[in-house]
Amino acid sequence: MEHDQLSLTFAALADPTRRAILARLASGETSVTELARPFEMTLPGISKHLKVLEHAGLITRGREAQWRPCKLNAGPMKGIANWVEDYRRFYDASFDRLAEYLKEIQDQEN
Amino acid sequence: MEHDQLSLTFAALADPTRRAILARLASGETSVTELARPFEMTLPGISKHLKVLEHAGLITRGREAQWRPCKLNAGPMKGIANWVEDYRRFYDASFDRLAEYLKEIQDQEN
DNA sequence: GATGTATTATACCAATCAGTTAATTAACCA
DNA sequence: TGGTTAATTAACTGATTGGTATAATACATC
Repeated sequence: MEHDQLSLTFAALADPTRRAILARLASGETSVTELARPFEMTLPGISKHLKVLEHAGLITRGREAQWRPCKLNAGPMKGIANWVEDYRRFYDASFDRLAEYLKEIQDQEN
Repeated sequence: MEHDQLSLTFAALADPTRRAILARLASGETSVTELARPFEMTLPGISKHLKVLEHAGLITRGREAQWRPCKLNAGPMKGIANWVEDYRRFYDASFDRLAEYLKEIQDQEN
């Protein structure tokens, strides 16, 4: 896998377990064991996924007694959003009509 | 790598060479050799990247004499856009104000 | 048919990945 | 001190990745 931030983020998101973990964290930070509960996977397995997410900057980890609460950090997703936005005119059917509409408006103003 | 469409798409995009290929295809379909030109990589290497993109549904390939022109197919990117949109409130600082504004508008209309 | 050009297939390599089990660290509790 | 819980590290495995060199295929032209 490549090491630029965008590649790192895309790679981290290319796994349903990791995306599910992020979805869980969207409703608040929680412990590793708690995150592992829904999955049929050993704890070290989950721990590895968390390391990937952390390395991509998508989560941060604190420390509270013997727990290491994980917290969502969506910052890197902005890179994804920006990147994909550049292709919107190719995947969004209604984009052309919107562009037309905006052009109309602008023409009216001039 | 996993095999659901979203994972397939994320994985295909997690490589700068493949993203550069897509960027090139955004300005029109072209041949494999032409796509390979900017990269310090052998043709079979590029061919493999194209196979990944094709398998993810991000490009389609035609046939014209001895050329196999590649064409961007941004459809799967919509899945990415939709997915990341769910996290917008976490990465977009202005999102809250926008939501507020939209709510205001709606309240006025009722 | 022979030659040149565009592309893919095959076979191989080193590196990484996703998962496991077993051992270890760290903190709390009694 | 010893025991329990939380989490990571270490060591291993099989599968996949990203790249290469070389060979094969497909078509166009001479």
